[in-house]
Amino acid sequence: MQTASVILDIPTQALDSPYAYGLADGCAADGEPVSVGNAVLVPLGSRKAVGFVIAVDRWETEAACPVDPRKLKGVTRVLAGPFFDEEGAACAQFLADRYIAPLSACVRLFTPPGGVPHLVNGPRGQRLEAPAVGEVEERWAVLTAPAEEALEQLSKTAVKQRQVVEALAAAGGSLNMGQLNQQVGSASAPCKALADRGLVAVEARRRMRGAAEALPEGASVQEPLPLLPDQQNALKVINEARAARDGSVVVLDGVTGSGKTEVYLQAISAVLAEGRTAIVLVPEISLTPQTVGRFRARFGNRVAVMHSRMSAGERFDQWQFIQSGGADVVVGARSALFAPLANVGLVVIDEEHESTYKQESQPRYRAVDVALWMMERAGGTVVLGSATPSIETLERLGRDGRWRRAAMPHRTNGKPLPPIEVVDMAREFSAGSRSMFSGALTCALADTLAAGRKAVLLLNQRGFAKFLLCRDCGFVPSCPSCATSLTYHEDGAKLVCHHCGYSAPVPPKCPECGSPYLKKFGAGTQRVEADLRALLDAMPEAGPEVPIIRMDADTTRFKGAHERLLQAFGAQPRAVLLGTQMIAKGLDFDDVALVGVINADTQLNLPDFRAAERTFNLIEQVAGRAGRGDVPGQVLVQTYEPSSAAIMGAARYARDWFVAGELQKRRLFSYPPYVRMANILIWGPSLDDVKDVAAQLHRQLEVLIRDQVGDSWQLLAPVPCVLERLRGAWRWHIVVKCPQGSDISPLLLGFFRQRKADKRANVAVDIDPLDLL
DNA sequence: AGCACGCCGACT
DNA sequence: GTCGGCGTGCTC
Repeated sequence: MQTASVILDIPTQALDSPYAYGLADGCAADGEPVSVGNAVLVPLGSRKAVGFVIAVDRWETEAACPVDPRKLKGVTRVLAGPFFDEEGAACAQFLADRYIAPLSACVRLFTPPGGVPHLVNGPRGQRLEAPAVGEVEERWAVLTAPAEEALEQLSKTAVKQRQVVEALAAAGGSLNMGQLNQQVGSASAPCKALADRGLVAVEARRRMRGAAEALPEGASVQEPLPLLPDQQNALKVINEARAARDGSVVVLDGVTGSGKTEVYLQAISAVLAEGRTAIVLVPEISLTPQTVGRFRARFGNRVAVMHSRMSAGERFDQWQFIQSGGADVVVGARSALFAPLANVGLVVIDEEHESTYKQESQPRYRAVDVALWMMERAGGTVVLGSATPSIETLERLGRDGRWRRAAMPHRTNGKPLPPIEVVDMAREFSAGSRSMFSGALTCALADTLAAGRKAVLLLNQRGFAKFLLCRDCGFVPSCPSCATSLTYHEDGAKLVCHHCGYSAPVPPKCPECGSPYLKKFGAGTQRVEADLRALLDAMPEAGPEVPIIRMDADTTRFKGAHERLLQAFGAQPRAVLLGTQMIAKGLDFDDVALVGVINADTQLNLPDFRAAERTFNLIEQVAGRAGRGDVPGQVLVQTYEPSSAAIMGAARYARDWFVAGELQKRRLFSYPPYVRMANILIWGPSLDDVKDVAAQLHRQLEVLIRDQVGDSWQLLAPVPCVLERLRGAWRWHIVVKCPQGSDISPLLLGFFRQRKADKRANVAVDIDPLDLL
């Protein structure tokens, strides 16, 4: 006998395990063969449900079947697919187990964008509804006879028909009706007349949405560029790792402008030459037409693109294009890992340290870890590229023999990195300045604009949590046991550590220097833009005609806005680009002479163990925007903490020094990479209920950890999240830490799989969280 | 999730 | 006597 193991497409904890359904001769009741990856319709109690097949099993005897055969029902029919194979099913299971996520959510990563058939409750019971997104067609006119022959047959007066034939001939024999209409005006009547004569055929063809960015048919493919010694070495290291065929990892540690992309391209060429395929992950923000264009220029139209800013239709078409075997290379955001690309032998993750590679909804996976799992099983290779590899990556390089490093410390243009100057804002303040632009930055701006060049100003906005800062000495109250800064709470004027729960009243004056100027911190881009406008208008070197281009979440919300703003900036001889994090990368203008970081501290003072690392990375990245061309660059970093390791290290490009110190801190306070963490989030509409559920969970986990693993694991007390109120819900969390070599998932998985949901509050587990906000 | 089954109050 | 309230438990 045969059964199909089906994951129901119903997002409920109670239904989140495979259900077995009988098969007759490997087929559903409709006679269609059932295989792994198919979407199927199955009976469920008194109703029907849609599910995905994750396994097809054959049992020698009825007794061997783990489900009572009398309870087995059959698969009703096959709806669509298959969307994935056994390897995809194994990956979904891996994601569910490692990230303690619903299997149904993990399986859905592999289904086509736009969805699968689903059931809706109609007037006469459940009705099957097709996905909202599907294929689209367009009409094409095709010349069926040689153009000269056709023209001979047409009368002199048939002007429009002659035009149509000429246009089609010029286009190589066929055109879609849209283009034809554009070239000759309304073409439908002449086309019909030509069709009646048998000279032209009008046919429906599949239309690929978003195909405008593709290379024109037959366009020549760009040859590989000659490699510099650093690049040659990096390629050699990658090829050695590939030869091992064991999931080896290469960390491409290259400064901005060192030519990492060309190394990726040539590594991919080598993989393709072996008949395998490649996936390239790029941070969402740098997935621009230019980025994709570099891959298309080299590999032609066998490059597929997948990211969230594409329309559902475009994504659907790209997905199908990949599944049909049309693509060898997929460039995309983290979810591109699950594209239906066969025989993947290389995964490149560019800017590996970026936070976009962690999914912030279930399943909360880390793309880097998933890629490692995939390539280890496939005998492929993972390349992690970054100018600032993550601390975890650097630590792993030091202890895992399968991880190799390829350093690329030189820019391809031979230009040195621009010097970084630190401006002490506390000193500015005590000297009487109340502006957010220091004297040094104001002067540098004036000089830059007077010289007819561009400036980039970074406003570090990721500081939404309020904290206290002494404007005289830069002191920020921090937790005695967690080394993260304390968060300011309006109600009761308290300072709270959101990691361990430590709480203290707001001090009336700075505990460090006694100054009364202890201020709450947090500012928006619009305010800064207004202040900057006033500053520029008052400058004799600048004035009102120097444009300020603001780039933040607001101004880039619309499709294409990002590119338009950058173009506007590029077109000006002198201009100021003011923006948030998003301007730190992918910005490549030769004539940017000045980069200013307005507030390097906001992020540094988030109650977050990665705060220093993120600040360091941001400064290094944005500094790389200056002095790319012949114009020498200058970088100014405004800070209240000039002596913090992140700022000092970044200013001197002293990464090894910064990382060594940071690792020491991480070890001392038990943070990754020296521990594995799980963040258990509890949220709901009632504070009392949330607290109650959290306390109950904590008690149960305490017993579990004591009995199962002993005191090598740490369980922290339930505390409010830094963002305690979010979208109407109260949020608390519990942090669990286990030693580096242990796996944190199995124990928690067992616990949460058997725990039944509590109506009072929701619970979710975040394994290897990026932050604890 | 969604639907049976089931055990108590107010109605034709 | 029965209609219907929603609390509990199950779905291969």
